[in-house]
Amino acid sequence: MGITIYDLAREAGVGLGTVSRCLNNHPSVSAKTREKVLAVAKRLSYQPHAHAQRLASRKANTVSTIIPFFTNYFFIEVLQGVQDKAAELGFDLILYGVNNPSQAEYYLRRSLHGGRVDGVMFFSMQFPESFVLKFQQMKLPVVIVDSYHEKFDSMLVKNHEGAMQATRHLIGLGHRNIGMINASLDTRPAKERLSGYKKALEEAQIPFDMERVVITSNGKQDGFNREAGYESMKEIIRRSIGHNHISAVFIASDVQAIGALQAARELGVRVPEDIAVVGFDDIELAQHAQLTTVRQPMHEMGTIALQMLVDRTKNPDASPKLSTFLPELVIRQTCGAGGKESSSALASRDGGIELEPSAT
Amino acid sequence: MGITIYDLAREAGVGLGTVSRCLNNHPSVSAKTREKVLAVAKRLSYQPHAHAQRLASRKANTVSTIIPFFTNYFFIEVLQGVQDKAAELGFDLILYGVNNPSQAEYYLRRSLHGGRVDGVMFFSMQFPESFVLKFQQMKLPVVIVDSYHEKFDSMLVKNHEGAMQATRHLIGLGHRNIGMINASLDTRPAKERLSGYKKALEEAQIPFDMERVVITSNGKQDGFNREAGYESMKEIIRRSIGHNHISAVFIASDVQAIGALQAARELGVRVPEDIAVVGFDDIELAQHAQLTTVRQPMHEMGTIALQMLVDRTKNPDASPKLSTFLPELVIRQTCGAGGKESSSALASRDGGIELEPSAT
DNA sequence: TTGAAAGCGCTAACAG
DNA sequence: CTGTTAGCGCTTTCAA
Repeated sequence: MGITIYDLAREAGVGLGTVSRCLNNHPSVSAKTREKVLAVAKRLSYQPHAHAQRLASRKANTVSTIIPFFTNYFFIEVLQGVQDKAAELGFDLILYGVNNPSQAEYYLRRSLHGGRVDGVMFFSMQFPESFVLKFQQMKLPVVIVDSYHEKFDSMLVKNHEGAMQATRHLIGLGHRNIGMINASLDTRPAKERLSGYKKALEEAQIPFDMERVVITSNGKQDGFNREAGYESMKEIIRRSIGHNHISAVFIASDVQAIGALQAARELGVRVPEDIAVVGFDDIELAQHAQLTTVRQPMHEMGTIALQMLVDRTKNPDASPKLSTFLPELVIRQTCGAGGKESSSALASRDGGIELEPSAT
Repeated sequence: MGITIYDLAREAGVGLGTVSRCLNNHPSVSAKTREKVLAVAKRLSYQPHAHAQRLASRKANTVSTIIPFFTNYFFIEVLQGVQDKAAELGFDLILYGVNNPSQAEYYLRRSLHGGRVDGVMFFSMQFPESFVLKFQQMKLPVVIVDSYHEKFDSMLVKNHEGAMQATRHLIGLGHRNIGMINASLDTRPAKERLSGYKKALEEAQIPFDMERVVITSNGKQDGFNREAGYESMKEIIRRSIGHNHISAVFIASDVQAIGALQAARELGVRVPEDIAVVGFDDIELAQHAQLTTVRQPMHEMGTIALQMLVDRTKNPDASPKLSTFLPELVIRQTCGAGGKESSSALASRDGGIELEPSAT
């Protein structure tokens, strides 16, 4: 079909190996030869055959991303970061969207296929135990984003701290009856955000009341979605009407908060006057909804995750790294503290904290 | 590194070719041999080396998608469809997100690389003329989604018709002063949606007034985004306050409509009482915002696009096909016609209309 | 510095 | 039905 290095070699009057060396700018070729070969390559508009390269070099230059697909805008923004970095480094990105756990395993297996990819990025799901040995044996790098496994590089956001900040902020604004809308406690973020919420209440000596936290996990979903937020807010408002008045809610994710805002609007409950709201994530929409929230540096998480993966390929035997991010409160209007628009919205990466949870 | 078919052959006591045949369930192997080989393969948990396969078979089993990255939820939903179909067919999806036109060309070039992919899916952008010959020469299939090029398979939504439906609906509701919020007229959808809007007015003998259409294209963006919708709505309301009262707007996309709704809310303008709103796309959010809109069958478009691409690989010399979709009005609340929730939301694919715009 | 040759792991054509 | 033999296009020793 296309032009091969044989053609180039013949045309340039040099050997096969020389052509290869020129193309990969290997040091040991004379400038003259290199130029000549490169000129020919350009003239014939040569394109290397990726699979042949990959077969011969045993490098795929490809990373697969296994993601609970598009459920949540959070992933899209992280993915954007991954994609940008991948482009910069010349990597290809294979997108595996999963709708249920068995699919995740299928894609894991697929990624394991010899030489298909240089590594796997696994998002927000519990990494299946049945695969850890396999990946270790194959020495195939794995980076787990927004979840954790001691045997692999992981990247986490300090949900507990973020939730504390959010709740403290509400407390600082004078609220004492603070509810929480959460997602399924089977997920790590939900668990941690709940604990941060509790902790902040405790600090302020406000008794924790399970009656004030509502979790709607509709069907097989984990609850991090708009509908769940919508329903939960209705429930919060219902409960609030009784004896148990609630003047503020901390909501475990922005998508849920968007739903919650909708519910409030429909019920004629004003935000922040009747009820103050703080979300979590800072997805693009949050800005527009003037949602006070806790910002996760999603784009940056994506770029760093890819970098971690690449680093790992170069250093397969180092012990697993844990990279953590400290989220940051972004104050907008729904909390009632009402900066027109905060610009100190940049979250910072945790400085030197690179734990090594276990030796490989 | 891993297990190869050599190992399987040795272990099973058969020849190389036989192993290959078993693995690819080629007809001519005895059931007995096949079983034996497959058993060994399973026992050694053999995984084929994708790149070797691809090199030898000259098939990549991979499709690249070149997308104006995540700017618009529309793409995500289409991509979801592509991804689902790809999974079904065992294809890998390479995701190339582009932020500017030169990047698109880079990825096009990259996709052209021998054997890397079986085809490319090019989204919503003008396919660069400088590449059409190259792709034709390489006989590398291209499917253009939400845009059009006579030399390649394309997939289009009938924007004109959709816009007519939207506008007619508003007219049917008694509105005569109907504005439009549009995006940059450099884009095909914007142009077509404008023409549909005009046409519907014309039908109803309402004079078209350019004063009633506002386009905000912020910077290099094409205007299909929330901010633009937000600004445009403010402008509409401003203009409406004068002599030129506007009681309804047709908005060229749902993301813009979301922004517009926001603007109305902030200015205390009630929707639909003070101003009725109809969008276009039916992204997931639309449902939640109770936005009356024109539904594009995004998921289905994705699956069909991938199918077209695969079909094309099997039939490279057929003339380019054009596949069109007829969008459908989904009536919710923002138009003031107020079904609680319409369930006739399914858009239908255009029946037999498969034009052949040019012979190859 | 360069050329030649040996694979990378697999498919597919060709004999048997 | 099955084994053998050539490649696929490239990288990478190993000599020269």
